[in-house]
Amino acid sequence: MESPMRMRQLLIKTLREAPAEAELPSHRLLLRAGLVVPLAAGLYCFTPLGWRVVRNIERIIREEMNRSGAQEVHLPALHPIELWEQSGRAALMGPTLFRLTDRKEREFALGPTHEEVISYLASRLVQSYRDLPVTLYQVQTKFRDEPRPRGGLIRLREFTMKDAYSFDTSWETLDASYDAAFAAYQRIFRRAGVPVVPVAADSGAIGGKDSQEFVFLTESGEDTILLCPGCGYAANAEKAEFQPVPPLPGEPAPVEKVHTPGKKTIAEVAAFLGVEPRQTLKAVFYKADGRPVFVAIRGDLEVNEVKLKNALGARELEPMDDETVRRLGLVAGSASPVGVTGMPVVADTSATEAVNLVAGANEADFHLRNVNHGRDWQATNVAEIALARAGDACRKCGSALETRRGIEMGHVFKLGTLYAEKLGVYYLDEAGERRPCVMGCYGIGVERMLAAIIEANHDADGIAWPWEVAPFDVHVVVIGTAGDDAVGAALAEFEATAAGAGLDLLVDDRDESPGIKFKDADLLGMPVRVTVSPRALERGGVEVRHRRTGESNIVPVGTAAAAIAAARSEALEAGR
RNA sequence: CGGGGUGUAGCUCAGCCUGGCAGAGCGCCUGGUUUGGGGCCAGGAGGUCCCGCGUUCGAAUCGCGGCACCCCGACCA
Repeated sequence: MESPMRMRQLLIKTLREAPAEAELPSHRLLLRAGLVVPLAAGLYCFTPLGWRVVRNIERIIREEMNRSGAQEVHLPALHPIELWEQSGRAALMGPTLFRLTDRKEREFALGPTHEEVISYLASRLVQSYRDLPVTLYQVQTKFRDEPRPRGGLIRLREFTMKDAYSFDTSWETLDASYDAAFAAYQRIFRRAGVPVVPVAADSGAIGGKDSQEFVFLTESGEDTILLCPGCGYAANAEKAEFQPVPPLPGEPAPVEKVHTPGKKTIAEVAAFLGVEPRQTLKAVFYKADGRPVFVAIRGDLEVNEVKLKNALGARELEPMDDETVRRLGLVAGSASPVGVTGMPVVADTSATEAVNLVAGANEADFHLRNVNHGRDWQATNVAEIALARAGDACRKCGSALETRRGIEMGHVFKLGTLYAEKLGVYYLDEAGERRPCVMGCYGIGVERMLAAIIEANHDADGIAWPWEVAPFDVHVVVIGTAGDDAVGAALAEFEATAAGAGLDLLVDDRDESPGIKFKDADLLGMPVRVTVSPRALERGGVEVRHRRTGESNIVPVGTAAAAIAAARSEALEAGR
C-alpha cells in the first residue's frame, strides 16, 4: 500500500480536446487522459499514470503465467545477427528487422521476437527428457520496423510483449503445454476486462502447426474474422475454411470459342453469355518471390492471398505488375490457363472440380466455353486458396458465416521442431537417443492490451477502468476552501481508513473548480470517486460514486473505505 | 511501397484562394473573485508559420524539392 498520490504532485496534463489525428477512442482517450505522449510514429512515452496501468497489466500476466507453471526469464533485446541467419529469418523478416552495427563492425538486430534467443538459452540448459516439459516466458521490449504504425498503441514499432515458449518431448505433451498457455490467456484477458474470442489463425512468418489468435472484436479492428452462428466455428479470414457453392453438374462438352466484344470482368462475361459467375473461370496473376504465378479460381470466388502464399511456400506475394503481364503475353480480361506456359498454374479446387466453365481465350474479346480441368488445362498445383466471405457456408455445419472486425491481442501456436533443429535444442530420450524439442510459442502485446482495455471500457465522459488495471482504486475529489476544517478532517479520516483497507488513492487537492475536478475524474476513470465536501458532510458523510454504473451514495466517513474495499473484492472475485 | 490528408503558440484551429504588422478559443504565469459539473474579472509570458531553394520591393500565403505526422491498402502482438 502506498501513501495517497496528490494531484498537485502528479505530473499529468489532461486535454479538453484530443489532437485531430487521433481517431480511435482508445487513442483519443490515451492522449486526453495524459497517459501517453507521442514521440514519433509508433513510439510513445508513458506518463506516471499511464505507466501504472501498464504495470498492472504486466502484473496480471505474470500472476497467470506463473500460475500456469511457466517460469519467467529475461533475454537481451540486442541479438547477434548470426542467430537470425541460423534460423533463416534474417531474410524472412526483411526490412521489419531493425539492424545495427557495433564498433567492431559486428552486426546485430533489435529483437522483433525471441524464438532464436530462447532457443539458444534452451539449447544451453536442456539436456535430458528429465528437463522437460518446460515453459519459459518474459515481458520484454520488441522492435519491429513496421511499414505503418497505427491507431495509437495498436501497432507500435517498439512495444512490450509477453512472450512464452514451451519445450516438450513430443507433440502429445506439447498439446498439454499449449492448453495450459491457452487457459492462462483466457484468465488474463478476462481479468483485464478485454473480451476476446479464440479463433483459428494462420501461423504466419513464424511457421508451425496449430495456431489460434485471441481476438478483441471491434469495428476499428484491422483483422477480419469469420464466425459461424451455427456451430461456433471462428477463424481469421486468412485461415477460414468454408464450403463453396457446389458447381453445376454436367458432362464435359466440346470447347467452343465465342466472341465477347469488350467483356472483361466476370460479371460482364457471365451476363453476356447467360451463365452464372460460378460457371466461369477467373484468372489472377501474381509474383511470388519475384516469379510469375498464374492462379485459376472459379469466377464467383476470390483468392485468399495467405492461403495462396502457403500453397506456394512463398515468402512474399504481390500482384503482378502491368509490365510483366504484357511481357508474358497475358491478356487481362481474357486470360486463361488453357495454353499457358512458362509459369506455374495454381488452381483452387473449385476450378478443378467444376465442369464446362467459361474461361478466357488468351485473345482479346474472345472466351472459351466448356473448359475442363485435366482435359483442356492442367494445374501444376491444386489447393484450397479461396477467401471465405460473409454468407459463405460453414465447412462444419453449413450455416452462413458472418464477418466481424477484430484486433489480435494474443497468439498461441505450435511450432514443432523447426527452430529446435535449426538452433540446436536437443535432448536425450529414455533410450539415450538425441531428439529435437517440440516447441510452442505464445505472445501477448501489452500496450495493445492497454488500448483494447480502453476500447472496451469507456463512455462519452472518459475511461472506466476495471479494478484490476486501474491506476488507482479511488479518485478523491476535495471540494471546499483550504481552510475548511471539517473537510480537512474528513479527508484525513478517509485516507487513514483507506490505507487500512488497502485502497490506493488519487487525491485531487488542486485549487480548481469542482467542475474541472469532476470532469477529470470521469476522464481518468478510477472505479470509484469519493467526494469530500461541505455539502456531502452536511448530508452525513462523503459521496461514493461508482464510475461504471454512476451509482452514488452518501456514506459515513468512517465506513466509506471499508465499503469500497468490499465492493472492490467482490468485483475482483467476479472477474476471475 | 501505392492512394488520400495534414503541418501556424502547450492543445483545438482561423488566416493561405486574392502576397503587405502573427491571430482566436482553451491551456500556462500573476493578482482578485468563485467553490457540486471544464465559473468570472484584470494583467502577462509564449512563434524556426515543418525544412530548403526559388519568384517578388515584400512570402504563413505563390512555385519546386524534401521531411514529419495521420488515415486507407499489402504485414503483425
